[in-house]
Amino acid sequence: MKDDVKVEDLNRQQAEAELERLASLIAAANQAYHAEDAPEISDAEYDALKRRNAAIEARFPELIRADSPSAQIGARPSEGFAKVTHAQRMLSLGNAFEVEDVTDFDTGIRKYLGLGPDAPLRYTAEPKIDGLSLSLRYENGELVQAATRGDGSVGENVTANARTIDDIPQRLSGAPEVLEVRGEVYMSHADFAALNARQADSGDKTFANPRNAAAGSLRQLDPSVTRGRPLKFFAYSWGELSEPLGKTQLEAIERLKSLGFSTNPLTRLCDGPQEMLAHYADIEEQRATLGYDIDGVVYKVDDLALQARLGFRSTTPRWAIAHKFPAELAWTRLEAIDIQVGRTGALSPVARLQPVTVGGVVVSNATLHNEDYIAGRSASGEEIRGGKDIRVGDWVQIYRAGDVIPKVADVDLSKRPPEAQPYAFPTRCPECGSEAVREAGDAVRRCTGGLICPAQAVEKLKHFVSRPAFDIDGLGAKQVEQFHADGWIAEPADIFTLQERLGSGLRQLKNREGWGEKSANNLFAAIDERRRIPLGRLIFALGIRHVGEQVSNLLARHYGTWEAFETAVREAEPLEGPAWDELISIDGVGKVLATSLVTTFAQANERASIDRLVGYLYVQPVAAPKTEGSPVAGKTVVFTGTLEKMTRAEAKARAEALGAKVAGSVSAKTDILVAGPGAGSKAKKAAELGIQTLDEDGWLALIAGT
DNA sequence: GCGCCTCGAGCTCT
DNA sequence: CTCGAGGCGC
Repeated sequence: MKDDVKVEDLNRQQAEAELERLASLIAAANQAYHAEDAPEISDAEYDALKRRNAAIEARFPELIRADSPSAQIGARPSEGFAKVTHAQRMLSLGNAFEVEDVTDFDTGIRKYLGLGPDAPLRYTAEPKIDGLSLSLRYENGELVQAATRGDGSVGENVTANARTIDDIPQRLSGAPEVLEVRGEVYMSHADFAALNARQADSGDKTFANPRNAAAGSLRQLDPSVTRGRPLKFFAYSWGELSEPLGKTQLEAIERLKSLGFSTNPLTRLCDGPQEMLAHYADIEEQRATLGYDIDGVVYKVDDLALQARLGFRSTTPRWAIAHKFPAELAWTRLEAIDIQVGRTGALSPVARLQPVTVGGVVVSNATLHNEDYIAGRSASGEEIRGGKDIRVGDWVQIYRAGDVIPKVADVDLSKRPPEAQPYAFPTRCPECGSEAVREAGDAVRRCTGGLICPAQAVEKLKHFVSRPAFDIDGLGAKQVEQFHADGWIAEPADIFTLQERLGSGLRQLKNREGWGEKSANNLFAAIDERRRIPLGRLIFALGIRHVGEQVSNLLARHYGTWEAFETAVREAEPLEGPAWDELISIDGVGKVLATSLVTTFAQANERASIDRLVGYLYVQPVAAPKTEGSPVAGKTVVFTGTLEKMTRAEAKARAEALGAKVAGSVSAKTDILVAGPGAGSKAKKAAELGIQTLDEDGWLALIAGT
C-alpha cells in the first residue's frame, strides 16, 4: 500500500477521488476473501483501508458514496456464528407462579374473546423443558437451517451442529413446502452425568448443570465436538408455514410427531383451569423421575383460530403462559451490604453472601433492590410492606428469580446475632460524597453529583459504548474502566480523540497487558467506524434518564436529523411553548420524559459535553420515508379506539413509512383521525374541530395501493 | 384506575 | 434474562 496523504490534508476533490479508490480496493479485497478463501491483503492492511475510509467520510459526510464500504456490514465474517433473522419472531412466554395467575390467565382470555365463564375453552398443558430453544427450517422437506433464539428476532446459525442431533430429522416426507419447527434442545440427566465424567477424566472442565452443558455443546464452532455430545430435541411449536399443520395445537403436535419429531409424551388436553392445575400437580410429582430438567408447565389455547384472534403483546403471545415451579431455595449468611452507584446516580444495595449453591450455580451476590426492601420501617416510622429488616450477619434465604437473578426471599430472625444492627442506608454517595436524595414517591435514592461523581461518569461511559449504543469493538466495560482510571477518557468525546492524544503514549498502551500493536490499531479502527452513527443510537448513547432504546428511536424518527432534534430540545422550555408542545405531542412522550430531556440539555456542562462529542461525528439522519404517491405524506394522523385489523404499533409503523406523522392526541394540527370502536373524547374533539375522521376500513382504503 | 410498555438495574457463565 | 418501578395512553 502506498504512503497516503494525511486525511486532514485532503481537499474536497482529493477526498472524493480517494473514497472512490478505497471503495474499489475494499470491494476487491472482500471479493478475494470470499471467493478464494485466500485474502490478498492482510487483516491489518484491510483494517487500515476501512479506517481511512471511515475517517474521510467523517470529515466529508456529504461525499459518502452509495456503495460506501462502511455501510456494508460484516464483509469479513466476525468470529463465531453467522446471524440469522427469523422469518417469524421467536417469542418468550408470560409467567405464572400462583394458582391465581393461572385462573387470571383463563379469565383474561375469556374476556378478550368475549366468552362467558362457562363457554367451553380448551387448553393444552405440557412440561416446560429446561434447555435452549431452536428453530429448524425445512424447505421441500430438507433441513436448510437451524437457528438459536437470540434476542427473538435475530439468532445464530447453528445448522451444522443441529445436523448432528439424532432427534432432528435431516429430511421429512410429506411435509409442507416451508416448515419451521420450533422446540427445545436439552440433555438428559444420565447423559449429563456421563459427559461430566468424561470431561473430568480428560481434564476438561465440567458443566454446572444440564442446561449449560446443552448450550455449550450446541454452540461449539466445530460440529464434530457437538456430534460427540448427547443432545436431544423436543418439538413443541412452529414458525413460518406454507400450510397449516392442523386446526388445534394438539393436532399440530401430532402432525409433527408423525413427521418424525420427538414430542413430549406428557402433553395433555385440559378443559379449564381445574384440569390444568391437576396436570401441573401431576407433572410436578413426576419431575424427579423424568430424567431431564423441566422448570414448569406451559398452557396454550388449543384452538388455533382462537390463538390467531388473541394474537401477541409486544414480546409474548396472549394465548400461552408458563406456569413455573417454585424456585429452589438456599440459606446462607449475609456478610455485608455494599452500595453500587448506577449511571443515573441510583444507589443500589447489593448483598455480599457466603457463597452458596442455588439451582446448580454458586451465588455470592444478590440484589437488595432499594432502601425500603432492606428496612423494616421507613424513616418516619411506619411499617413498609414487604420490608424485611435485613441486617448484616443475618441468615437469609436466597432464590434465583426467573432462575437467573439471585434475590433475598426471607430472613431467619431466630438466628439473628444479638449484636446485629439495623442497616443504615447512606444519605451521601459512597463514591463522591455528594448528597443522595430520594424524591417523594420514589423508591430510589440518587446521588446528586451528576458528572462530578466518578461512578456515574464511568457508568455513563459504559452505557455509551454498550451494544445498543456505540458498540465499539474492543472497548467494553472493562477497558472503559481502565481508561477512565488512567485519565485517558473522562467523557464520550475523549474516545474520539484517543488516538491522536495517545500518539507516543501508544507505547504505554502497548505495554499494558493484553494490548499489542494489532489490538491497539484494531481499537482505533473500530472507533473510527463509529464516527458515523445513526441518530437513534446517538440519542440512546447519551444516557438520559427515561430515554432508552425505544424512546430514542421514537425521537429519531420524529425529528429525522440531529440538528432538528437538538434545536427542538434546546428551544423547548419545560411545560410551555411550541417546541415543548411538539415534543409532548409525540405518541409515547409524556411530561416526565420530556422534562428529563429538556433539563439535561439545559445544563451547561452536559450541553458542552454533548456538543464536543457531536463535533467528532457524522450523525446519520433517519431515512426519509417514501412519500411518492402517498396520500398521507406530511399529514398528522391520530389513531384512537380499538383497531381490529392491525395492532397499534403496526398502524403507526405503516403510517410513518408513508410519510405521515403519528400523534397521540387531537389538536388543530391533526389532519386525520382514525377511530375504531370505543373511541371517545378524541372523536368528539375531532368533530368539533372539523377534522377528517375515518374508520379503520376507510383508512385502509385510503392507503391501499401504496 | 388499569393494562401495557419501557427503563434501569441486578447476577453468572460463556 | 427477569424483575420492580414508573411512565404513558385510554
